Amino acid sequence: MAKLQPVRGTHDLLPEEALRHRRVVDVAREFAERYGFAEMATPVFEFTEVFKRTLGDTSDVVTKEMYTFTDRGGESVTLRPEFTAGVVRSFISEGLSQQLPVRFFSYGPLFRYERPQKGRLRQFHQINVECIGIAEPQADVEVLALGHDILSALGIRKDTRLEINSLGDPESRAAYRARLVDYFSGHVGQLSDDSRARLERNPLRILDSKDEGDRKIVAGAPMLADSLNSTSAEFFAAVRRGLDALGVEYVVNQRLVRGLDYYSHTAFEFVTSALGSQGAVMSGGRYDGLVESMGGPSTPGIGWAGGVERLAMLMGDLAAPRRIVALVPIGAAGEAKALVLAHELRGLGVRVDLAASGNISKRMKRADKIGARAAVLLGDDELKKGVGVVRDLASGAQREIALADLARALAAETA
RNA sequence: GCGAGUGUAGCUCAGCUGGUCUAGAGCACCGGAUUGUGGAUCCGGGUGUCGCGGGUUCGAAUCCCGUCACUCGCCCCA
Repeated sequence: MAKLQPVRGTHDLLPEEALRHRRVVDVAREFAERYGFAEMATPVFEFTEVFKRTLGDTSDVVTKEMYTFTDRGGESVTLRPEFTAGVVRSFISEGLSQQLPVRFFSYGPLFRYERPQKGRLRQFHQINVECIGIAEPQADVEVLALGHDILSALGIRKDTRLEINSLGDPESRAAYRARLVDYFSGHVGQLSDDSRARLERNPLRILDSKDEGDRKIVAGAPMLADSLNSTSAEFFAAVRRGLDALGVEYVVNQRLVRGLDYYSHTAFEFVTSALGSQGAVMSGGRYDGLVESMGGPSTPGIGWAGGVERLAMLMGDLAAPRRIVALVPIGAAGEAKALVLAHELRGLGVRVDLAASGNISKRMKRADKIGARAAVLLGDDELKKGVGVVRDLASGAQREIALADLARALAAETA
């Protein structure tokens, strides 16, 4: 710590950015509630096992990106790198399988030891929804529609594209995986080093490799759609019909796969080209085998997570609300009156700015700078007449209002 | 984890073939013109360990090495 600086990959959220950040979360929470998703929160850290078991040993998230440490009691704990594992753990430990289905909304910080880039931080935030207990494609459609509505309400749906794919049920996925390994094994010599490693660990990932050589080979690879059994194919078709019926636009991307092992059937991403290589702003999928693999009763689930920082970056500047009232006292009597009036106004819900010092000119300047809507001058003249001079800072118009009515009048005007 | 670029004032940047650089500009900021009135104008003010450490040199913001941070690509993903 040579200089006083934030830890690599972490950021201070100063007011302007915090406002954008909060807007994303508020809108998401509001729409989640409309869809029946109740807000809940799980701890920021869990036993390391929770993430190890669920994310799969092959994912980078588990193998090299977790903040894991031993606490003073000798337990290995990990700062959560994603939401689903914790929510499902909670679902099991709290015995929630008695009240299916459950729909949860969550928001909070996540931690991943990655190389920082724009839109990729070591501490970042996500909004997250999980729908547990519905095996029908209707859940997929609703979860996707919710994401779509949130992006629309934030005014950024037009900057994104929804890509969907189906990984099929476990049987289809296993069959496809076998065909894929078979195919790529015949071209090992032409694959990039990265993809050769993926062939062992996660062959599906070769499909979205950006290496040019890989892409040529991938072009001839068997298609996932051709490996779907009839159940899986019909499931995917039902999801698409549902999206069509709601007017949610999407494109099917057969190369779309997910990094985490627990996904099946529907996989999707809302992507943007506005953020460089960090294109995914919201993504998720169905995880029908997860709850059981964590030791709970066999229960289907689907959900998504959205990157708050990435979503916030897509939004333009937010107009600051001009609802503040600045009190401008002149002289000792005015100061005393202003303090009381400020308290009264705040009690009525009005945002009040009361500068600690400065002459009238300075205080007016400050009122203007913070975007106050009105300034109230309180000097000896006013107090003698029992009024306050209210100046509308946008128009410059001034009028006198009796002190007794001041609080109520300002409260009404700035509501 | 790999490859590359950048790092000078609060912000955006100029300076970088080493020597008027005791380091500049615009914006922002502070004070004043204006001790009862903000936005405009004018006057004045530089607010800086030139990311940090070391090296080369008579002399380094400028060249070299290391390091830290950010950015871009890969990887990964939100």
